[in-house]
Amino acid sequence: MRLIVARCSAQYSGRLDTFLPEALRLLMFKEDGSVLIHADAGGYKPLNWMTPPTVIEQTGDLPTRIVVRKHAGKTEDRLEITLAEVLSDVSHDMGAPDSDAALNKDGVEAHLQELLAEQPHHCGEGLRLVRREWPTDIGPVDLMCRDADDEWVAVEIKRTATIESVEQITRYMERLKADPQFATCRAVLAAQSIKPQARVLAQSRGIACVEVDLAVLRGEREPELRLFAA
Amino acid sequence: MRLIVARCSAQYSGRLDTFLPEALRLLMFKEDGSVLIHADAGGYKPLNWMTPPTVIEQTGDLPTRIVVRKHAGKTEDRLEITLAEVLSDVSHDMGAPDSDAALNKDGVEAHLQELLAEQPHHCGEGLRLVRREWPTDIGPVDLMCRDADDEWVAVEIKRTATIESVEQITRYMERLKADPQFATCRAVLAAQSIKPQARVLAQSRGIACVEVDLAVLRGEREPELRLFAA
DNA sequence: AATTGTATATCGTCC
DNA sequence: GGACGATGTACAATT
Repeated sequence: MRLIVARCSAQYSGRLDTFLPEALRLLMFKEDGSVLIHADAGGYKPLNWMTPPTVIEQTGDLPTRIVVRKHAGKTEDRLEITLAEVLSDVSHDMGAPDSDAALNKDGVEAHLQELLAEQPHHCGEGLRLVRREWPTDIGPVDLMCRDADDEWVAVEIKRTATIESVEQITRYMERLKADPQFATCRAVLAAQSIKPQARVLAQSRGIACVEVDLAVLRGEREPELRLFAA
Repeated sequence: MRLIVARCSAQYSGRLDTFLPEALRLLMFKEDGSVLIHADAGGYKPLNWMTPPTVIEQTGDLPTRIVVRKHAGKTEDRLEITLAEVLSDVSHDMGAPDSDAALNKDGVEAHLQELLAEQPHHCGEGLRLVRREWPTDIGPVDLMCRDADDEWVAVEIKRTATIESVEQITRYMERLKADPQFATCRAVLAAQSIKPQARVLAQSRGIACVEVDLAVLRGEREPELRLFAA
């Protein structure tokens, strides 16, 4: 990794065109060809960047101009950095790419779907799973189940359910009900948390809402204890 | 800005929980409280991060543990970094935050809307613009036009049109048609590119789809200096 | 503070 | 390789 602190300006052309006026910034060149220009504020996002694969050219002994190129489909993405003053320029050998260990996430939507597929009764009393990722031509329904009366139940799973989640399951229902066999199919929206407006909209469309608790699904916590939690 | 290259591990808990095993990484502490952990590969995105405002605590003379806290609504976001070996630890004074100049963009959706407002016939033969940002109580319609037969046409503009775009214009149409004068109003979805599923959904709802080309729109314009201007 | 809409979104996954 | 959905989306503008 090469880190340059420099007064610089930059021009990007690709999906759009940008111009970055001259100021003091951090330039980051990763081993895989990633290039990032960061200001000393503004959080997460670089001002400009290029994702790999890239080709990097440097003009001048002291770096005065750096051009980063990338083939993006038919067109070429291009980031041109002009350095007016270099305050620091250091490189660090950070080892082989595979020496880096991957980030381990817990609590994403996929986990929730796995757990609910194993315990569909949390989405509604007496539910049995028929299929995960039930295909429709506008995308898959997360869980397709049958209830105690053998009626179809479509379940949409979200970490956080919003109005958009209600729109999504509404679209699926629209699509499913084109087939007479699903004429009486019910809809369930299951999420760790459901926004108030989403709940209202779901209610008005006859879509059931279920809030589920990851810890309960995992059996790490008794459902009863939840009554006393916040 | 403080830059630390170190063998480190990290734990984040907040919207989800993550664990980052020990490896050599770059830690970036911006003046505004932003904290980023970058690997020497992987592009744009930090492995872990915290956006401002944050509170940063450091334990030990030589940094051995750094805890970044942030109040995110009711809960607290927390990033804990454990440093096993510090290879480099430098700070750079990059000047006042306002000394940084903002990025100037050209070619975003707003520009597309400007161009189509000037040349509405690209959204459909014989279209004349009546008003940009036609207000409804659920948000503005991008362009409101009339066609050769003096019928109303509502145009939604996107850089990339997705199913969500179809939902959006559908909501507007629903709202407009509550007023008898728009009973026969047609809908057009104009975008640089339209996703196949969006096209399917639009078709099934009687919404016309038009793909427009920014270069063509610009080519027909007078040679005017728009690049990088506001 | 909460909601909405855009993004050079980025990133995985599945077809 | 293209398309689609999730993301700690981030982020800005608006209510």
